[in-house]
Amino acid sequence: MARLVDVIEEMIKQMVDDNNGSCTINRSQLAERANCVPSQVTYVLTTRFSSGNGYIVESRRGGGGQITITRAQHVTSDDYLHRMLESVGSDMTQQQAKNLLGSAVSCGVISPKTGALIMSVVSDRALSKIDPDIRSVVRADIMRNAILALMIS
Amino acid sequence: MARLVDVIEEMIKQMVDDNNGSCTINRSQLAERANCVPSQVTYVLTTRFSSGNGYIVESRRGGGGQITITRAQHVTSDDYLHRMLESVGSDMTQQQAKNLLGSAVSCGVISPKTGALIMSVVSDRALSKIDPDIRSVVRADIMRNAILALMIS
DNA sequence: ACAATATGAATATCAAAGATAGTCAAAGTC
DNA sequence: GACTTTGACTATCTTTGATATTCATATTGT
Repeated sequence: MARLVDVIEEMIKQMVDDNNGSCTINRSQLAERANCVPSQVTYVLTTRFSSGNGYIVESRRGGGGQITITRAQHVTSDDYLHRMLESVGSDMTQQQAKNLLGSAVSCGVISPKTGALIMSVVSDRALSKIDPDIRSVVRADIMRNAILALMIS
Repeated sequence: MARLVDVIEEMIKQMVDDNNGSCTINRSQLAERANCVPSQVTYVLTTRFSSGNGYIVESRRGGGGQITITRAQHVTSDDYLHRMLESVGSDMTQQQAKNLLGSAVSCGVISPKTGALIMSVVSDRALSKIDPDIRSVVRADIMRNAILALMIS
């Protein structure tokens, strides 16, 4: 008796594979196909398709709403980014971010401009309204998403 | 299942493109062509053709009333970024961010890569650990910082 | 003829209804 | 105890329609 999470995970991965690394779904429809409640799909997406797993998930609510799942490609030229991604732990201080980006810039993996851009969005200033207790955790989330975006585009 | 907003947005952009960056429409007629109520056109104009998106919309009521949509000539991209910055309110939804960045990309003010990068760091995914009550506010903070970084570098 | 008013023809506004997806906590399972 | 499943509630985006506002023009009163 396969678990629902596994069934749904497989369905999504199949669609991603069948469609050049990216697929767009309708949450309710997929839930119906899998015979479960819609929030179950959300659960699978957060536990199996997180940025830590190398996926980017985008969604949109409202009429015609949808969810798009994209797999980041790890080709050899992205090796540095890949290691960079893995080096992002569960949390990250502003200084750690600065070091990480500084290295990437000096290696020529990302441009100084891109480095400055990412630094600005993970700065304490940009994140000032976030509870300090979780700020470093959020910073790590943002950083992982940024690296993934660099890998994909 | 195409969304009405997307259909109308496309129709207007087509007309603007076909007519040297500016077009004049009759709201009721366009609504009829798109098979929707007139206020739907107004909705599209406010959500997709705001000044932050690089458009100027002028209208006149009464007999012979009409709406003119003009794509702003961004004298410099610094200028465009400035307007962009001003259009970021105290809070911003994911969809609003997407519209804003999409416009900037199509205007050539930022590259698709940069657009994707910024989108990823302000996505609901990246910000999932932030209390939903303040998420949109933090998103606006990050977006402003990103735009500022673009203006500087 | 002139000013004031009425009429009709547009667009703007706003709130309600509809359509999705997200959140969270409780219950279930292994 | 950690992971999964469920469902009620929330948030966001779209669509619709009733009402308000504005503008051009026709009509009316003097």
